[in-house]
Amino acid sequence: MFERPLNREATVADVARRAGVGKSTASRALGSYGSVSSEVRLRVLAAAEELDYRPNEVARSMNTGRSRTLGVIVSDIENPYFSVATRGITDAANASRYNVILANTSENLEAEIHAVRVFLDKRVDAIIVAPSSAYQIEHLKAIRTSGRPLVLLDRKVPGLDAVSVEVSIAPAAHEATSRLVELGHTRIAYISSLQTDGDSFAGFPLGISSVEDRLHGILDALKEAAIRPDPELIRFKVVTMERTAEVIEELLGLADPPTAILASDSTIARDILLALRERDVGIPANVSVIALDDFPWSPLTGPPLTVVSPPIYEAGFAAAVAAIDAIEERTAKPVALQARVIYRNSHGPAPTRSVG
Amino acid sequence: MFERPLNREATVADVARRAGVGKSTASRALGSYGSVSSEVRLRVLAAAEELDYRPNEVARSMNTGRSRTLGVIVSDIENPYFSVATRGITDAANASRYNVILANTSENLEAEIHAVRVFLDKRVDAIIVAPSSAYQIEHLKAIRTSGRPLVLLDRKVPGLDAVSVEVSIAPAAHEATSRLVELGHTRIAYISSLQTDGDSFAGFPLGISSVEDRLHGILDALKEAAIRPDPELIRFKVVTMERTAEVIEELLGLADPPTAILASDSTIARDILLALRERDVGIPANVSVIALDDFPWSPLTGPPLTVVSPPIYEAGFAAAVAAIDAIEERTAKPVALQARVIYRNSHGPAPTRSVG
DNA sequence: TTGTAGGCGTTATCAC
DNA sequence: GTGATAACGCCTACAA
Repeated sequence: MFERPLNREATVADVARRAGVGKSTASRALGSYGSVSSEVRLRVLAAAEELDYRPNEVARSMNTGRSRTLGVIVSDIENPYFSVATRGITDAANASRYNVILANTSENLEAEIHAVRVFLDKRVDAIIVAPSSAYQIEHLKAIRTSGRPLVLLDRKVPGLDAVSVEVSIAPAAHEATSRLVELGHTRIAYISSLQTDGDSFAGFPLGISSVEDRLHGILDALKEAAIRPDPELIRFKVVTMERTAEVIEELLGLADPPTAILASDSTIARDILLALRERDVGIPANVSVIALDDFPWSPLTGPPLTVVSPPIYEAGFAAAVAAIDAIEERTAKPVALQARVIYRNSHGPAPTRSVG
Repeated sequence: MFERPLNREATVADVARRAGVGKSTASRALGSYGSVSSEVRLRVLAAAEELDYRPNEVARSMNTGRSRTLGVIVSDIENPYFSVATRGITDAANASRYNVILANTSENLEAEIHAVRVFLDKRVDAIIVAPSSAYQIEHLKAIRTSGRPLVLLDRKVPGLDAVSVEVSIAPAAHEATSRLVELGHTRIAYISSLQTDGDSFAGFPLGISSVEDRLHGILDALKEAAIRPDPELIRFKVVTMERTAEVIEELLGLADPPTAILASDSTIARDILLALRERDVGIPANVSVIALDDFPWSPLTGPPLTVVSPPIYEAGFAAAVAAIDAIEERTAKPVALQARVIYRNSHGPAPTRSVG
């Protein structure tokens, strides 16, 4: 059924022969560089048309060393955060006639290292990655030593020669937290899927900028309200639905349980909502929920979710623009992206406590 | 900042020189084919290690004619349907050491044609596409004449030499419709984003299998219940949020408005829910809603959405497996995929009519 | 088992 | 303005 027919594709040599010119002349006419007499150009173009000539991009890449391809490494394209960012990346890439090659890592460092190696072997022109670790970065350094631009999506890694496209979440996270405090909440939990590694500060991890950013926003708001943050309420490495359910169970079982929960991303938010619903915990009657991430269905959850909405599409777009600018040796101007709070109905006044 | 260093990557020739052997011997040792004495193999491998040699996949592609790359063309990676399918594709591709290159078309035929051309120029080994039209298929035929396998995701196109990975929706659509009928619904609307073109049957388009499939399930169920389908309640080409709102407005304004609405996919479902909520139409009190598609947030909408859930990840996975089997000239066994109904709370008894 | 000599299709160099 | 000719890095006869 799928036997490969032997009719070879036409090459420059074929076109040249048919047009009665030399190979290099044909190549010049087709590639529109160097100088060709307009008469010859027309003849070559006509021959190409007749033979249905299409340049072999692989051969072209081999010779130029460029592939017009961007390698994109995300943890999971199913996650709306990354699918939206990827759409931004492909749209920007497309506009500059670049292509996008995709790899999922499932937040697995080994997979990320592998993806980098494969992309480098395939001679992508640049790599855009949302790195899973801020500490194991030899493979990322290898990208730079190979001479290719590296763009970090959403996370900044210190000591790495790379462009970072960051969305500032802190101000919006601060605003959302302050709003909760205004509504009487003093026990505010934060649940994150982040795989922490490396140093920590007052029990909280440090190093991956987007986390610091979210946390700083939250902690600053608490500090301003003279609320001492309780390490018990800050949970990292919550990666599965089961783990989320456990954490919710633990939090609700606390002597002084949280009255509000902040979710680091949309997947965590979903699992939290699921766990709360299973336990018939009223939202926002018993506990307020705010997601520090947005997704297409957030207006339609029950109840409609209050979110901190980061401009992810724009971040992806900017990342690809930065990558392409670097490839083509233009100096890019960094864009400043800010998340904003969208108030809906999943947050409300803190419930009055049964025990004073 | 991004100056390209001049330290060339090591090539087979470099490795050969360092190991003190010929180019082809080194090549054999590295590629583990042909015969090499184990002593020489070790020497070559050591040299490669020392030089940090990595094969140039572009050069390899150039003379094998294969790129170990799958081209994937979807309308929008932001759509959970396609992001989940793409995850399935990349997972299957990865397992066989293939890569995935991605293009979005926004349901635009021109963009699809362009993507096919670019992928062919880049010498992908196969193309997986959810085609936007069942009639304009010259570009798809070009894939086959180029000698590359073509796999159609979710849609079957008659007269095209391609493998189709289909999910049978009809039985589940039939079941869901019958359930609505049991609950007293006789006015059941179907809203689809599909860009119809070509022939139609009794006012309904034909040719794109997945649509036929959904429609047949619905129409058969109505027929069994002796309910005459009303063309007024079947709407195609509903592609924007604004258009969805208009259609909802029109439907609700009908003399005999629908008491249940079937949404063809999750995006339409979202827009329908949004439009109904804006008009304060109670779900399912005033109108039942069922989506003929699933997505991660369906259990958490307000109210939790009753859906026809197709195994999309599996469909994507199967599509990539089929593509790779065809590339490697294995005969693939087609997989039968079935959607199933997940009953939740967005459907209920038909409201009693004010006017008999 | 090993090495030499092409060839893949393009772009780049340099005489003419 | 044009056309041989040589790269790019790999694989693969074929010969030794």
